Amino acid sequence: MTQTKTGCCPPPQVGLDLRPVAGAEADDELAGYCKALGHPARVKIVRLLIEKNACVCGDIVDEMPLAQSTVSQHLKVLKDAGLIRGEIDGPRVCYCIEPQALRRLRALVGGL
Amino acid sequence: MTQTKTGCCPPPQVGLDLRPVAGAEADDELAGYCKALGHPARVKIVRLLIEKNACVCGDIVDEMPLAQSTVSQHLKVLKDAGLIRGEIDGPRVCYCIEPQALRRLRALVGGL
DNA sequence: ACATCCTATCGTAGAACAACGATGACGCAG
DNA sequence: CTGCGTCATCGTTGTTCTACGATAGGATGT
Repeated sequence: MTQTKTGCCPPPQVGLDLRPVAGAEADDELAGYCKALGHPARVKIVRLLIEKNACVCGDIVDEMPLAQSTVSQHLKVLKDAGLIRGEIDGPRVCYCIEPQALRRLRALVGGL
Repeated sequence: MTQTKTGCCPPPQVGLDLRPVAGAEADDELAGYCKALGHPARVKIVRLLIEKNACVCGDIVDEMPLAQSTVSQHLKVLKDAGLIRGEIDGPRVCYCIEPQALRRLRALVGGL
């Protein structure tokens, strides 16, 4: 328990997703998620956000052997893919996982 | 039942995979699989191979709106990633899913 | 041996990616 | 208002991806 600085990450929000896990649309969806996760740095970022439950952008940069601008780009890729969310919290930005997207991804992979 | 031309795809082979689903190595592994699946055409190919259980390379080309050489490249990407296998069957090539890789992928995604 | 079919590979051109440093935008403390 | 810390964006460079046509390789059938 590392004092999880809650402050942005959303409520559980368990809304069942009834969309199909196969078909052309699902293919694009799965490919989109996979493309976003198709880089070790981004997988690591996702894991970091899951572990720490919440966010802290600057801390992510400290954990990665990459320049701040590069990390910021990876974060953008993940955000555009819908896998994470970023909320402005004063001078810094709080990133967190989008749980629905993660569930959806698991469903899509499970549907293979 | 489309007369699944069995001829290459391996036996079930259910060997439990005990490797960890987290850590730097797992990150690379997951990123590798995801990168391979990070294109709609390749997702579709994987699905085709699963549906038809087996293979038939030329038939894949017919199902895709892409040139033969392009499909062949996508197949190579999937094969290099370890997601599929190709066996020479007379004049043609028989592709099929690598079930262990698929299970491993599900485990890795589930481990997120 | 030869022609034929199926697939892989080569070569190429344009788009997208990955990484960085530099710069800009924004909120906050003084 | 000014300066500072935090993060995003810009501009650049080198690499990789995606797609195609053309060509080569290998097996089959005649």
